[in-house]
Amino acid sequence: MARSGADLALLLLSGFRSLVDAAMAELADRGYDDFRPTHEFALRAIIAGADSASDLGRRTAVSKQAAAKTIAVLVQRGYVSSEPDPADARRKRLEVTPLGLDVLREGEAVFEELRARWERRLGVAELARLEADLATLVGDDVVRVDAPGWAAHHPTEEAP
Amino acid sequence: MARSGADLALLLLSGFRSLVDAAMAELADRGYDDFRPTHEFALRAIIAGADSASDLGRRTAVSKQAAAKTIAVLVQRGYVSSEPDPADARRKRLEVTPLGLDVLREGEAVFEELRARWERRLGVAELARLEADLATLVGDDVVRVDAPGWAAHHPTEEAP
DNA sequence: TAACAGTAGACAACCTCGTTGTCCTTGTCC
DNA sequence: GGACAAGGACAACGAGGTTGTCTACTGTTA
Repeated sequence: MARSGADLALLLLSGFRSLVDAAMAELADRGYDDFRPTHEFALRAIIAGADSASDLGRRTAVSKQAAAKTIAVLVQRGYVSSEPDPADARRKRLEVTPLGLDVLREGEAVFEELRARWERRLGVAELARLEADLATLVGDDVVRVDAPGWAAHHPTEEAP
Repeated sequence: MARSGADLALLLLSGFRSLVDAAMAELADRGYDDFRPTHEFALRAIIAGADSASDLGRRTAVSKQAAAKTIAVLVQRGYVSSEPDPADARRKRLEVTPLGLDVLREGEAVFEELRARWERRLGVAELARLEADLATLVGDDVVRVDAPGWAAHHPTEEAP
């Protein structure tokens, strides 16, 4: 097949995009409008223990200001609550609300469904193999999202 | 291994990013500073026949204004020339300059080298298999980049 | 205990890449 | 000719980041 290196990159990108676009669309259908991957990962990070803006920034490899902006959105939509920390007046403690847990659960289900779809097309063993290979190549630091802008996607059409 | 669907997405993203980041860094080392994937793909599209801004926009699934901006950069750096079309006064004909061809060639080499590195780590057959699987999943419309913002990446550190 | 360095958060300005919306010029087709 | 489409330029704006600066609080240290 002799694909080129650039094609390989494109392949990876396309895979990611098709997964994420589908997930976002499905979530929108379920009523969680305009929910971005960034939000999902922020929620995850908060659950995992990032209970302040600065902390979230560190964990998601982003400036604390950027994290604060994300948090502002999540709070405004009711996915996260932010109350002053009684023990440290500088901080505001972040907590994921029940609604936040809902959207996270739904998101998980959506991704699972998408993965299952791929599994049907490729076979269980083959998909597992693909994942294992990718993990080998990428190393195990997949957790770091580390890519400002990676979630930007504003599907629109020009001049209908 | 039982990875989740979201992890799969992350895996794909990480793969893409690690490839592209490395490629950009290497190109910068070779003297093509601040060359973005967008530029690479714009050049490719122009070579492939997109000889006007609107045309480029259509081919790269981006508004003609965005395409025009990209072109402005490419022209300013000497990678693309833009002359009025004698046959149609509305158009400006785009052409990739020798310098543009250079950078494209270099880019190709860099990606090839990166792919070879992965090949060494995974084995020739296994990488081919991975590519084939991805191609199956993604379909054959990989050509469409179709992701505004997908190339945004501004590596920076907060407060050293 | 008083000074001081570091952390949290807020605000403002700015960048990049993309988007609309609008306008003008030029071709094309009936 | 006249309606309409297409190409391009300009301006305004939005999303998601960044830096820089400022204030309030904490914990440590002399």
